[in-house]
Amino acid sequence: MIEPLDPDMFDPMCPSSAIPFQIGDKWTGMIVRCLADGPRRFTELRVPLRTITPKVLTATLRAMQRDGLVTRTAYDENPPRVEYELTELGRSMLILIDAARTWSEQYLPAILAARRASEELTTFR
Amino acid sequence: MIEPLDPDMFDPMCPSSAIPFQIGDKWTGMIVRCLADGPRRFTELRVPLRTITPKVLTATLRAMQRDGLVTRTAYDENPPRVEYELTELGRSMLILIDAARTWSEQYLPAILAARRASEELTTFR
DNA sequence: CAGAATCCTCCCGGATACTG
DNA sequence: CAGTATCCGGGAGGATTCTG
Repeated sequence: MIEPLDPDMFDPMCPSSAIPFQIGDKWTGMIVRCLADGPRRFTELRVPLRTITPKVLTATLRAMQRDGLVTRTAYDENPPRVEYELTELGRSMLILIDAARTWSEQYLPAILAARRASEELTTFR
Repeated sequence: MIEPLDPDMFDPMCPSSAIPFQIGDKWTGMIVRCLADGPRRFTELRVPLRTITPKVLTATLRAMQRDGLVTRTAYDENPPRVEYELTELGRSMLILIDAARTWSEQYLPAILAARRASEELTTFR
């Protein structure tokens, strides 16, 4: 039994516009990370992604499925249960994402500082 | 004297929608790579970026400057000369970009294959 | 629970033309 | 050469509502 996803999973990086890189579109990278520990259900994914709408989550998952990053398994139960799981290809992105996270942890403060500094230049003038 | 930029620098990755990750916005990653070997001029950057318009190139460079990724040096000459150069912070992104390129070289074929495969499913039905 | 359907908005990025 | 100044369209993504 894997642990439930932390609702605040993406809070630390939440000034997301401050981060100079993304994996794929807006959500793909975060979804890959959510699936790192094992398969997850649709609603389960919505928790840490917080502001994502079902429409966009569906669309993103479909695209990832199309590209061979995740598999979709629907169990014939009631209420319905659907699980998404990383493929090998999807798992291979994890190292990339980790590299990005490490970089971000290291350098994000510098970026924010540079941004604040250039902001002050335009403010006092 | 550093070598001129190859106009076809980004041709191999040109089905860009097929690539599941980006660095920052559409152009930032490519610009960082263009500056890897040393400072470049505005017009010089336009060569490998090909379809970028001056407005967008300016906007992207300004944003990168604001975030401390590049420096802008204007020489008081006629005709004017301006050079863009990576900061240390900007250079630190190179390893990340290289990791992304390596990943892409390795797995892009698999993604395209998966995409083609799922396309055939919807076509013949 | 896991979506589908519909409508809508914002804004990124392009096209074009002009200039110190 | 290195940009500005306008204008503009498309498409990603959000809000809302409904359903097997």
